[in-house]
Amino acid sequence: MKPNLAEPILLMGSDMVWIDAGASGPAVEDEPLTISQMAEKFGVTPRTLRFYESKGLLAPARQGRSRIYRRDDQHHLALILKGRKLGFTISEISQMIASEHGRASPQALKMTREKCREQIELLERQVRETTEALVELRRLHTTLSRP
Amino acid sequence: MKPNLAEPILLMGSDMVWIDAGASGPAVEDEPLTISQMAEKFGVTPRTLRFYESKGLLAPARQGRSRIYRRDDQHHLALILKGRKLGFTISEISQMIASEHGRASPQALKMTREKCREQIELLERQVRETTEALVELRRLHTTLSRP
DNA sequence: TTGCTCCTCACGTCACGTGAGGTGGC
DNA sequence: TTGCTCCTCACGTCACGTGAGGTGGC
Repeated sequence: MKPNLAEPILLMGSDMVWIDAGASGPAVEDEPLTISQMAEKFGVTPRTLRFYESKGLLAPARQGRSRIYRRDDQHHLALILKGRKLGFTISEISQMIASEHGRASPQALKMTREKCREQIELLERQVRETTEALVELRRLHTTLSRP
Repeated sequence: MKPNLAEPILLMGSDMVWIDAGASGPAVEDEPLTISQMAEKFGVTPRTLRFYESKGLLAPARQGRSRIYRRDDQHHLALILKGRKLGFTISEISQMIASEHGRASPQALKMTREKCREQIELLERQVRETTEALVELRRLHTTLSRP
């Protein structure tokens, strides 16, 4: 069920990048899940699921007042968590999902290649700065290591 | 005016690490500075200086109602910003400065070697995760690069 | 009736950003 | 009087954490 990359590239002029959830997350099941089951399965808290819903990123059905998460919701959450791992904000993920409105249920995060490049530069800067900090901390730790 | 490392090591059993501000920041001057001068000099906003003061990290004198930042305040801010660059939180920096209470004005951030090691592990994890994200983003960007 | 899971407010956290409205000295 | 810089609230942002108080079904 991976997105068909060939066709959209032709349609969109190859200026878009699709990110699917890959096999990084847990296997999606047909069994509908309660909020606590869903949370445990994906390694988040129930609060996180309610928060994503309040931001319009999830829209699980209800059984009475309780939320129930089906296949599509699970795919959807996998996509959101993928976006978070790649360092995008909630509102960026929201836009990347929204630009997939051509489909019934989004199967990928869609972004411009320009946006992708910007994100790469952002993360590269983070790695540089954190690595510099590490160099200094390691130096402090080891040079003062022997009494 | 670097801290004397030899004596404290003997006193404290060598289980402490000192971090001085080094030469990373701007040169400290004798001229007292206004808040906007101080902010510009260190590349932060006036709001940041007021925030640090509200957290007890800075305590500039007043000229009327206006804050004035002297030598010690400048050294102090350099230390705080050093701590931030190394990825410590405000409250951690606050503790590291507080444990320097033996001195009139703190000239270094003091921490246990254990704490230093924990910080190294934290930053190492960050670098690992961000690097993984970068690998994926670069792959997406380049494989979809040719129309 | 007791537990369990679910729910909805709603305030707290972190490190500031961002006006709103007011004061002092050239 | 106008500008400029300073000030103090105090709410906003980001991605949730953390109770508080209440409901439904075994």
